[in-house]
Amino acid sequence: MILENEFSLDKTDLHILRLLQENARMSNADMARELGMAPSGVLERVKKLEQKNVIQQYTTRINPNALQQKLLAFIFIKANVGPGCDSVVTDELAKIPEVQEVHHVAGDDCYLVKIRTYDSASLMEIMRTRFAVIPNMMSTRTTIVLETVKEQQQLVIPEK
Amino acid sequence: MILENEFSLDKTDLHILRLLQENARMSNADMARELGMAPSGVLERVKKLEQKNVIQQYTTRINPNALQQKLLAFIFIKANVGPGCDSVVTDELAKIPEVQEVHHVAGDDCYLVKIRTYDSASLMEIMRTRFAVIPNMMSTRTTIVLETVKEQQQLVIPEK
DNA sequence: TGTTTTAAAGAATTATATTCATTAAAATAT
DNA sequence: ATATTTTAATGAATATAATTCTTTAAAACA
Repeated sequence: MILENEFSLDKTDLHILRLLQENARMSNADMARELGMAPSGVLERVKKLEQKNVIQQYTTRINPNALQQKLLAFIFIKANVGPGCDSVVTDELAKIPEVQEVHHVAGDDCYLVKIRTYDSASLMEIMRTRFAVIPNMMSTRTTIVLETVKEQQQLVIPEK
Repeated sequence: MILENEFSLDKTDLHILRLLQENARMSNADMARELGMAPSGVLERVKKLEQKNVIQQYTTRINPNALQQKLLAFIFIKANVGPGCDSVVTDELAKIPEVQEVHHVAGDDCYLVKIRTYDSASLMEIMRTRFAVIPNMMSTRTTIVLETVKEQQQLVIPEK
């Protein structure tokens, strides 16, 4: 049984993804020109990529400084939960809007959270009001980012 | 001297940012309807937000699984560099396409890198060929992500 | 070798982007 | 206080683009 995966993307799909990842506001007509095909054909593929959840969201990267959000931190969290019942902790963490990422990681530190706030005071506020109330949380270790050199979610998309 | 910051965003700007962050492909006409103003006026504001670098990029979130990119890792890196001359390390790290984030962090571990690859073999390959050749790198500590519960870059945008 | 699925083209219609002229209000200078 | 400049918006006109539908052709499948 040959099963690449359930998505089965061809060369044209990958080309479309590359274009949209670089500029989500590129018009369908411009894509069609770039790909050398009719706009209707491109549109159909894009719709299909959305349906298949290959395309998850069209979003805009906004400069955090423009919104005075100067603090970025990573927090490692230990929690004493039985196997399979850790969803309470992660779900509560994921609900916090300032929390951008929640990962379950290998090793002693069970969870890794990425969080962005205005300053250290607002971080502490969130930790007091939102983190502290989550049951079974043992300890946290916070790493403050001093300077960000690169920050993007773009994937490396192969040619074929 | 009262200086909120160099961006000076009003209520309407924030509303536009909220719409575009949620859906970068929303048409100008739809935004105009939502905001209750003429499309030309909206367009002018969006252009200005792009110019001021408040809007940094319109991008598409693509499902990493659709591209078989199953491995996500965070790598802490120690490097012995004099103050101010660490740009070589960070720049070399940032050049690697699979590296999504490079941060300079407080504490012993100087740098934090987020990297996404197909599997652990391809991660090792990159570490051998790209990391090992960077001068002054002392040590690395790699944290493997087992499961991602939340992953987005969206900012919390205030009403006013 | 039929049959179904998939991908695309092209034409027609509808919707949207863009440009430009104009107005009004707010901010600034005299 | 009043003239001047800047800013933000409207509305009309034109150029582009999105969308829908029909048709065709090539793959994939049974």
